[in-house]
Order: sequence, then C-alpha cells, then structure tokens
Amino acid sequence: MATAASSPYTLLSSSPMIHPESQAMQPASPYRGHQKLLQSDYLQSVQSNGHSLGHQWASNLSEGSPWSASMEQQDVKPGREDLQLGIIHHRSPHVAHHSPHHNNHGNHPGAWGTPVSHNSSITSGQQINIYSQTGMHPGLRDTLSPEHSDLGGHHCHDHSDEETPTSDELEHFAKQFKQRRIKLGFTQADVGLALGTLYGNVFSQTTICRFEALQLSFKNMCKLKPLLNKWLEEADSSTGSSSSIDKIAAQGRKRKKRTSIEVSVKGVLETHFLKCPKPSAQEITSLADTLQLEKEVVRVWFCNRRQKEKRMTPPGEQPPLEGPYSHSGSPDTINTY
DNA sequence: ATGCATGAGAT
DNA sequence: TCTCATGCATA
Repeated sequence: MATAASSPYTLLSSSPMIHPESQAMQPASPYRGHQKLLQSDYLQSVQSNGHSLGHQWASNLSEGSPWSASMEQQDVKPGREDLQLGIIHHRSPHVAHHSPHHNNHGNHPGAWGTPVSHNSSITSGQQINIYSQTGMHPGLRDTLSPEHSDLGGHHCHDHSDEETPTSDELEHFAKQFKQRRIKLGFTQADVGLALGTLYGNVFSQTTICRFEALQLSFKNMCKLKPLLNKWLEEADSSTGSSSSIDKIAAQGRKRKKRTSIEVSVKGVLETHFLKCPKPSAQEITSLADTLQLEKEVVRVWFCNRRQKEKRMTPPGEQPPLEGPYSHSGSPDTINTY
C-alpha cells in the first residue's frame, strides 16, 4: 500500500489517488431502530456559505502550552469561487425536494434504537416500521422521554419525499449511497467537497464516512440525506462523463495536536463514565489531577463519550456477520443501468 | 475509521 | 457548561 507521505503540517495532504476506495465495507445493519420523531428544528446555514472554517491554529509546533497562550484564530478564507470536482452538473432529472423542515421543537436527541413502545403518532405518518420490535440492542440506553410532542397528525404532508425517514430507511439509503459512490469511483472526501461545490455545504471525509456508517445522530442523518441524495443524482447523471477530480490545495494552518490518552488512562475514564457520565466541574478537576491531564481534555473526553453513546452502532454491537465466505449476498437493487 | 477538538446554540 | 454538528489529525 502506497502510503501517502505524512507531512505533519505543511500544505495539503490530498492523496493523489483517485482510486475509489480501499475500505472494507460493513454490511452490517447495526441498529434496528424505530423512531420517527424527527427533530430537525434547525436548518442552519444550509447554503450561502461555502466555507466556515475558523479555528486555525497558528503553527505552533511546540507542545509546551499550545492552547493556553496564543490561540489566535485568524481565519484564512480561501476564496474558492467554485470548484468543480468530478461532477458536472448539467442536468437535473428532477429536483423534487421541498423544504423538509417542519420544525419540531426540542425532542430528545439521538436515541436511535430507542424502542418506542408507545409510538402513537408519527410526524408524517406514512412509513411505519414493520420491524416494530424485532431486535433492539440493549447497548443503547435510551434517552426517550415519555413526553414526545406528537405534533404530528394534523398537517401531514404526504409527500413521498424526504420527510421523515425512518431509521431503516436511512440505513438503507446509507448503504446504497456507499455502494453507488464506490461504483462511481468517488471517495468520501470527494463527495464532501462536491457537496460544498454544488450546494455550498462542504463536508469532510469524516462526516461522509460517519454518514455511511450511520454514526451520526438521527437528526443529523436526516439533514444530510437530502444533500447526499442530490449529489447521487448529479453524480449518476454524469456517469461516464469526464470526472476529473480536482482538489483544492489545503490552506496551511494548523490546529492543536491531538492529545493521546493512554489506554490505561482511558480505562479509568471509562470507569468513571460508567459511574457518572456527567461529572461536575469539581469531579473533572480532581480526575484530571489524578490522571495528570488537563481539565479541558477530561471534560472534552466526557463530552465525546456521551456523544458516542448517543450515536447508534454502539461499539461492540456491530454484527459484521461476514464469515469465512465472502459472498456478497446483497440483494440490493441499485442497478440503474 | 476514529479519537480528540472546536464552536454555536441551548440551558 | 452541556449538547450537537462537524472536522483535523491519526491509527
């Protein structure tokens, strides 16, 4: 495997490989959630701004106290007018997408596999999960509150669009998306950039990856789905057409180096997390002191840990059921041509 | 693919 | 200060 030269912090690190991908696919269907509460209450800048990176760490190689003294955020905005990469948008088959946002006020976030035992009303009530309670993983401790504003069954728009996809639907879409993406020869990073180029929302490889792996919150998945779906349409519309992948040179700023927490320390943190997922500032401080970590690091660790819990596909509950036989028995129907 | 990190908004 | 969306850097 040709490994890209890992330049710590210089300029771009765009791998010159237009090579589709090389990651193992996970045919697993992690969760079997069934919750149709959509909580897309916000529709943040979905367009109009293509880049909003702001925190750029000054090249501070010294790891003495990276983020304590000089953390200036001088955002360099690369005026990328419009970058065409790969996809040429020339025709849109059918742009059928209305505003899928009927803002529901605060609901509980995350909680994918939350077994809604009393799901009474769905937002747009149309696609009921037939998998009602086939098998839910105990790994997910729900955040389900008995109160869920149904707000649903009155103004039901029965548009067969991306109203409120179910977990199963999202799961399927993600899977299909990945396959097509790969078939088309795009990397996750390509897609992320393309989204920015086409719609003004740039996403990183990370996000695309997490989407495909269903490691985002339900709400987040719902938000991204339309975008990715659109990209798919565009991409497959221009199949065969010259797909020249151009990458833009990265900026050259840097960020703080990632703190590596030792495994043993992680173990301690985990233990504490199990006891108390939300330690107080005091607790965090003492814990940090004990572990000889900065308080911020500990605090962030807990935050991330909580987030991880909220995402589905709890670590360890990923059934990769792919035995010795690597037969691709996927009855997917993605044949467009 | 993931771990640690940032920042905007909600509390 | 937490949550939530998101990403750089890294394994």
